[in-house]
Amino acid sequence: MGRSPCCEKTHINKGAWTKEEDQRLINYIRNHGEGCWRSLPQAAGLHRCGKSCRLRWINYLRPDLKRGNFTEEEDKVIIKLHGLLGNKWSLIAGRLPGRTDNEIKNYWNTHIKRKLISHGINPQSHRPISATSTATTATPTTIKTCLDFTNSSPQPSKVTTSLINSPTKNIFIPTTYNYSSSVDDTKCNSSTTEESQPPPSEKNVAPPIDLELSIGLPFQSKCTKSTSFDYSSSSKSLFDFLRPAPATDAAAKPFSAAAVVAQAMCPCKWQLGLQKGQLCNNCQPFVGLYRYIAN
DNA sequence: AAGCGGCTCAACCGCGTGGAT
DNA sequence: GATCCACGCGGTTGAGCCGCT
Repeated sequence: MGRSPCCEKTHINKGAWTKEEDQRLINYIRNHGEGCWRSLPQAAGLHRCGKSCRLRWINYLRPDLKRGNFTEEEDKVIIKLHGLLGNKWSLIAGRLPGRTDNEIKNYWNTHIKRKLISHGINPQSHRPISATSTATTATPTTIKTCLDFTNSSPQPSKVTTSLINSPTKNIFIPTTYNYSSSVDDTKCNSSTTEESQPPPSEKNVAPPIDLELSIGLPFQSKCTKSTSFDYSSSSKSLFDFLRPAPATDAAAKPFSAAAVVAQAMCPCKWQLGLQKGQLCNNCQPFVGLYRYIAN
C-alpha cells in the first residue's frame, strides 16, 4: 500500500503565495498558534497544503525572522557547524536565531560552498580538495588538521588531515581550520600528508578568515593523543559557540555546549538506528557525563 | 532593446521519524 | 509488533531578477 498523500491534491493552490493568503495564515496563527498543520488550511480558509502553510510560516512569515544579509560571524558559525554536523540544516539553524534551515541551506549552496571551493576546501568533507580522494579510505588515527591559506595558491600550502577515533565507525570529523593570515607552524606537528611549502606571498593573500574549528568530545581524549580540548580556554572554542544563549545557569556551565550536542544526538543512534533514549555500548559509559553536563 | 546565462531563494517533493492506536 | 498519521527535514526545482553582450 502506497503512502497516502499529505493532503488532497485537488483544489490546492501551488506556487507563490499572495498577500491575502499570507494575511490569512498570519491571522490564523496569531489566534490559534502553530501546529495541526494538516487541518490548518481548511480552518484558515486557505486552499493550500498543510505542509505548504507550515513552510510559508516557518521560512517567511514568522515574526522573529531576521532579514538581510548574513554577517561574517554567521558565516563562520555556519561553516563551523557544517563541519561538525554536515547537512543538518535544522540543527545549524537552531544555533542562528532568526535564520531558517531553508535560508541557511540556500546560503550555503550559493555562497559558502563557492567560498570554500575557492579556498581549495571540499565543502562537503571540509578537507582540502587534493586530499579528498583519500579521505574515505583512511583509517581512524589521531586528530589534527592545520590549513595555511596564506600563500597565493588556491590550495592550502600545508595540509595535515586526520580522522578521529569516534565511537561510531570511521566518521571523519574535520578538525582545525585556520584561515588566518598568520599560522603558527608549531601547531601543525602531527601531519599525515605534507607538501612543500612555498614562501608566503604578500600579494594575493586570501582574505583573513578565522575559521578555527576544534573538536574534542569529552570521551575522545582517552583514545586519541592530540584530541585534548581545553574547555576552560578561549571563548572561541567550538563548544562555546555551540552554547545556547545563556538564559539559564546550566547554559553557563563549562560543558553545557557538549550537552547540547549530547542531547541533540547520539551519533551511534544515527549509525545504528537506535531509538530515542537508547545509547549504544560505546556511549553508555558516558551517560553519566552527559547527565552531569545537562545539569 | 533583446537575448542569454548565471544567480537567488521561495516553494515543492519524497522520505524518515516518532507518537498514537 | 504492525499500522497509520502528522510532522519535520534535506534535496531539488523553477520563476524571477540581474548583469553582460
